[in-house]
This record gives sequence, C-alpha cells and structure tokens, in this order.
Amino acid sequence: MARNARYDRTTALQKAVTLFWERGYHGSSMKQIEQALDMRPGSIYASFGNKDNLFSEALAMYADQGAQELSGYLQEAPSIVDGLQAYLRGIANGGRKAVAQPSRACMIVKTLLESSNTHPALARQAQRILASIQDVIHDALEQAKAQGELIETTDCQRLARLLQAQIVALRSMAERKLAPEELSELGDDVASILDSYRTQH
Amino acid sequence: MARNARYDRTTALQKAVTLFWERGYHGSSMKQIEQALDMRPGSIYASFGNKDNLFSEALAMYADQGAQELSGYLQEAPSIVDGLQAYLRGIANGGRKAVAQPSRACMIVKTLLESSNTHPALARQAQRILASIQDVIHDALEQAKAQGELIETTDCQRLARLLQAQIVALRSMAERKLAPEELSELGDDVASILDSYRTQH
DNA sequence: GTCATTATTGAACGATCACTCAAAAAAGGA
DNA sequence: TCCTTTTTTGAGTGATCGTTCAATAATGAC
Repeated sequence: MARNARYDRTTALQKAVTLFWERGYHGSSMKQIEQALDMRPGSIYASFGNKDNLFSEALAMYADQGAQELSGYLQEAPSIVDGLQAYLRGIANGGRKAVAQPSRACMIVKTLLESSNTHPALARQAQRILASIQDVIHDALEQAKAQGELIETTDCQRLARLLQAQIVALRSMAERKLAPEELSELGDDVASILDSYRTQH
Repeated sequence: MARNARYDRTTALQKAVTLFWERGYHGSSMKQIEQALDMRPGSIYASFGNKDNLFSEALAMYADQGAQELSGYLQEAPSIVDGLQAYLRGIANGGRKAVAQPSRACMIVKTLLESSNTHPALARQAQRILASIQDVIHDALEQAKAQGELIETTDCQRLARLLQAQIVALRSMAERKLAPEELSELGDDVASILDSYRTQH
C-alpha cells in the first residue's frame, strides 16, 4: 500500500537516550539529535512530535531500563538485602556496563536538577519516576522484612527513602573524577548502612 | 577624573548567583541575565567578560558562601561531630534561609551534572570545588578524631567522602517534592550514619 | 508497469542565541 | 563652565535555535 519507515523507532529512541543522558535537555540541539538518530527533521517530528516529547519518551525508556537493572540484581542475589547491597556496590564499581555509558550520573536526577526551574513538565515526570522507584524499593524492603531479613522495628518507607538517597549520591559522586578505588570504598560504606537494619550482622 | 560605575559588582554577582543557581548555565539567557542584574549588555561584558566568566565567578561566590555556612554550623555546635550532624539536619529542614533560596539542590552539583559533557571547563571547576569541600570536611574529622570524638580506626578520608555523598544526596532529594516531615526524617537517618563512628553512642 | 500512499528530504521560517560597538550620558578636575 | 575620562545605552551582528512544509523518493497493491 505504501512505503515503510526506514528507521526503527525503538533503536532511534535508544540513541536519543544516549544523547540526552550525556548532554541534557538544553544541551542537546535538534541538529545534534538529527545527527545522533541519523534522521532528518521531518521524520523526527513525524515520529516523535517535538523535542519535548522525544526527551520525555527517552526519559521513560531510560527509567524502564534502570528498573530492569535493579530487579536483575534483586533476582540474582541470595536475599533481597544482599541484592540491594550488590546494587549499591555495582553502581560504585561502574555497573555491568556491557556498553559504555554516556554518563555516570543518573539521567533522572540530571533531568530533575536541570529542569526544576526551566521546564516544569519534565521536572514533574522526573519526580513521578523517582517516586515509583522508591515504591519499588519499598515493596522489596517490606518483603525482606516479612522474610525476617530486617529487624521488626524497621520503617520500610523511611529506609526506602534513605536508600534512594544513597543511589542518587553514588551516581552523582561517580560524576566526580574520583579514583575507581575511592568510589568502590564509598560503595562499600554506603552498602554497609543497610547492615544496621539487618537481623543478623 | 571620570564617571563612577552605577552598579556594585558584588551585588550584581549575587544576583547572578541567584539566577544561575535557579536555572543553570544553559537555562539562563543573556536577556534574563540583563534583567536579573539590571544591567545592559555593554556593562555586563565590560565587568565580567562573557557569560562563561560570569557563571564561573558566580559559582565561586556560591561556593564561598556554602563554605561559610558549614563552618558556621561547626563553630556553633558543642563538638565537631555534633556540628556535622546539625549541618546535615539543617539541609533537610530547609537551612537557615534568611532569604528564600532559588533551589533546594546544590548549585555545584547542578553545574557538575549539567556541564560534564557540554562544558568541560565548568565541570572541572565544580570538581575542584567539591574536592576542596571534601578537604574541609576531612580536616574537621581529623581534628574530631584527635579530640577523641571518633573511634581510633576511623578512616577520615573515607568518612569525608561518605559525608559529602550524604550532603549531595540530601540536597538532591530536597529537589523532589517530598513532605517536609519526610525530608526531615531523611535528615535524621543520614545524620545518624555518623553515630557508628562516634566514640560514645 | 502504473498508481496510490506514505516516508524522506532539506531549504527556509521567525525567534532567540551570545556578543559588539558607536554614540550618548555622567561625573570629577581644572 | 568646560574638558577629559569612563560608563551606559541599545540597536544591530551573524549564528543557531526549534520547527514547518512543499517537493521528491520509495514502496506495496493491482
């Protein structure tokens, strides 16, 4: 009936993630987006509407992949708390990184800090994502508590908040040019915060 | 001999701090800068050279004021570790804020995350500032250790790194729209990390 | 092969970007 | 008051911003 699109929307979006994660919203121009996606303006706008929507979809894709990474750690570890500690140490040690990552810092936090006073819609999206990640951590902690991994008095909401803060901290500190060893020690120190909430330690 | 400048360079810089802290480097246009400083382009360029240099000077001023705030907490508290804990809780509770602050997040971290892949010179400046803050914390910790506030085995370099991470985390989490009470609890949890390094607790 | 339909192209849009500079205004010294 | 020196002004620079759209190219159906 007609011509098929020559690009794949998902791979194009993945390339947008890479560019936006690296340079941020204001730091990425449409010219750079055209080059990164290897698409001309007409195709980009036909497919994604405008720059705002493209960024928004890229951020959502990044968040999905980040959630998968966390749940991967949780599934592989012998216990939930071990999984969380492995996740924290993994961030400090550069992650699994099958491919080189465009930034050590978290794209969600970068977006929140960049857009909170310049682009409210993006800031709200980043806040929603962070809230949902905190919920995921909270659910995992409740389960851990039910399984006897955590001491009875643990406030799982509060601990989830504290853990998210540690993740944010690790990824932001990773953007400093610390020696790998220093960052690794920080990962250990941060992971050991969880020890004081464990039943056996 | 000649005309005097009608603006005060320091107060102009302070206004630049406010704008840049709020909106970041790429998010602040020269038009907005002109409006914020109430200066015309010629005066701005005569006084500060260009946008890059203005931002750089504003960042340095922000860093100085931040350092003063920390040393204020340290001097007022009955001990160094108490001062550090008060500082962490202060961040979570909105700080002293005699005047309304343009952002809860730290301008240095915002700059680091925004510019690491778009403006290397600014990123390097942010990294230098963070390193010097870590040194200040380290010095305070060494003194605390010498005074017997910290257990003998404490690695003060490592603990300084951990504390800076907590500061970064608190200020970034403050940019989320958490309830004041939630943020305050987070401040308590973060401050209590220090308890495990204290001699008496 | 022809046609209908859809995707791609890239020149061009008005707006805004950081920045410049000649002209006007202001102020101290004589 | 006049002159010299410095500051301020604001229109204007070329470049780039995000975005549009008519023209062109490509594809599947028949």
